[in-house]
Amino acid sequence: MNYKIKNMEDFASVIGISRPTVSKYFNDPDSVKKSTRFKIEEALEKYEYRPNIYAINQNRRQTKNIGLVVPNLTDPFFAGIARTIEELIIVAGYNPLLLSSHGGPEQEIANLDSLRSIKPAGVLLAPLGRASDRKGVQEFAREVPTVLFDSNLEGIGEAFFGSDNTQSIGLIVEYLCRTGQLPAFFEMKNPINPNAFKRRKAYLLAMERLGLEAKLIQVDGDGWNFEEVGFVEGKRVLEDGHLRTNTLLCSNDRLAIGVLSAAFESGIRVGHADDCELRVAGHDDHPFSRYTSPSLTTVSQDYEAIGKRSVETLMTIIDSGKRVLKREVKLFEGRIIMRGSA
Amino acid sequence: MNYKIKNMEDFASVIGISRPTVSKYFNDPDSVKKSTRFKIEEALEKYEYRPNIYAINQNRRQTKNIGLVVPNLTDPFFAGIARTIEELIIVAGYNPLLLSSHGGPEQEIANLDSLRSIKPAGVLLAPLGRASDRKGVQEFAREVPTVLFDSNLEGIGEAFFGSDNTQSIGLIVEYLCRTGQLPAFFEMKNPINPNAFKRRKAYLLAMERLGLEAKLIQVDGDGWNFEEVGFVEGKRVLEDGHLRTNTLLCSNDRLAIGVLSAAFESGIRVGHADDCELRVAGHDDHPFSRYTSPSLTTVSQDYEAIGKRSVETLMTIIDSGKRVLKREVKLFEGRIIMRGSA
DNA sequence: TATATTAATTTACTCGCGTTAATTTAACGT
DNA sequence: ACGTTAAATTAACGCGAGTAAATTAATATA
Repeated sequence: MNYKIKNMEDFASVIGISRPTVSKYFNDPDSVKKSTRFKIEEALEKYEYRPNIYAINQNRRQTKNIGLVVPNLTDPFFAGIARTIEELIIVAGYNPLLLSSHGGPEQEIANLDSLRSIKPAGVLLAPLGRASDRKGVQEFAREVPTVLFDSNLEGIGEAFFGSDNTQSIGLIVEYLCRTGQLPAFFEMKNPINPNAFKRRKAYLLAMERLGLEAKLIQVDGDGWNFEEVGFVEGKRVLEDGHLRTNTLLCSNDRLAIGVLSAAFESGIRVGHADDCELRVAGHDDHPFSRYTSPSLTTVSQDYEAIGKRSVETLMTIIDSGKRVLKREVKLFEGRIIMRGSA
Repeated sequence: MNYKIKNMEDFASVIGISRPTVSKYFNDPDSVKKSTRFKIEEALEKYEYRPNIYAINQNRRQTKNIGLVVPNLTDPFFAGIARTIEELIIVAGYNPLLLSSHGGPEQEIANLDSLRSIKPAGVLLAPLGRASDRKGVQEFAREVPTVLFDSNLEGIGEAFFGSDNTQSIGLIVEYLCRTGQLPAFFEMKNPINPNAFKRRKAYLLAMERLGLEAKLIQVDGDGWNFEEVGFVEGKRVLEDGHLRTNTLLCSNDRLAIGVLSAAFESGIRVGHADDCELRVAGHDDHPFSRYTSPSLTTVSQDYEAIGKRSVETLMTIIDSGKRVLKREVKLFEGRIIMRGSA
């Protein structure tokens, strides 16, 4: 074992077989005779050799790379999803490449560009949504098999899997209406995060369906610092006295976390108990929503299912080598998470 | 522009210059005459061509890749640092490759392994710390220039930049002692996160220096779900009545967030006001610590400086082509962030 | 057992670019 | 106009594999 193995040639020769056979082995261990497979694996333990990744992909029709792009890794919600999907990609025998768009469309396109040069077999993209550079994404999706998740860009990509905001918001609206005063919808006037508009519409629809009066509280603020917006604007809203209800449904948990913080500082007791003056609910079941004070009532998205289905679909497309005939769209239902805040 | 450009050869020929010149351009735009540089860049806009990334790296001495490994991307604290450092790497003209060890030493080694095959020019590693597979990391660091940050592995890598836990914990201990009852140190018995032991020692040292009696509250629990541990064990500690002080200094903000949540549920008022029964402080200035109820008093690490210094050092090593003579270690001071909880 | 099939392996060529040495061409200063 | 230097070109090789086509070995069929 004093012999230093530099490449597949060397490796093959110490075993006593030809390089292409070794190459075949690495692309599919079952494609070689059992006896040679055994010999290779034996040598593999003895000599520790790994094919050069650049050389591998140089002349290959398809790489084993899968791009995974999320809007913002700094958001624990997306960090969690990314982690789940990463795992699924690995299990499927592919190599995930995780990129974050940091909340901006330029970065999103830059990510796709850098994925392009990596020639991925496919891409799982959670787009920014409304903020996305639609044309840019579309162009990319035409070049490489792309499955969207979390947020839909109508007509782009091979499929979309996400949450049924109408159902999930409907669920919590119904719950709030049934158990107390009518919920006002707390959101940013110009939200840049995915699904925000969908949720607004879902809220309006739900209230209409129940024959109740909707009320939107649309606050200023931009960027992704939702907690800050929830805090600053929440405080303003809570203190100016114009609020005609004691129930706030926030567009997402991060806003709700800010609102809870504002309520606390203003000395307003939050919860569904009799001695409370305010109810606050969110959406997403953010990792921290369990630990707010009080803990946040929210609705969780079925990210196990969304991730699983997205990966499966992409794999099918990759394996078949064909694009999909009909773009599939499936929305998964949310589940209400009853906690202390509402 | 009907002509489809496949490779550098094609691209060079449509401009009317030779391929090696184009190659030179891509490796350093200033290494070619101004006029030809202009011609190339003109064509670049017109024809959109990008060198094949695999071919580029195939036969190059050094890639432009920099590995960036953090313990756990799901932890917003590390997500934030990663984002900062990523940016610095890009500005330096390199290509960051972000990987998360998901809290486990096997994954950490797997990450280094996968970086190896990418042949990075250098690596910035925030190791798991005590949990790390020391030998594995050391072996890697001998092969590729590696700078450690956040958590030190004695003697491994070209340099280490992190926070001065002794100073930062000392700061908050002194503050707490000066403004109220003596702080007990709330931590996990067997913490797996980096720096936990350093902080325990720092606490003991600080109390000793002040001539005061230290008290460690070491709770059960494992894994990275610190909020949960803080919540469950915090509740137990708060309710069993053995606590002889009203002040808890938590080993990190995530534990503190859990404790705050427990205190709220137990109806214990937290803060430094007269009507409060408990003070809680943390460490790290976690992104959410501003929005807890009450907002969390903590100490922030200087991650701008740590990131900047780490990247600079790595770049110097890469540019010089030599390893460092003497392993540099520099600890940056923390800053106390006074908020509502203590 | 000879022959037809099929599976496994090898031969030979390809991929796109880095790199180097030897020339050729262009730019610059006197 | 000439020598000098800088820049670009030509030509060739190398990198570490993938892959199609050809050959050889194994297996099945008659």
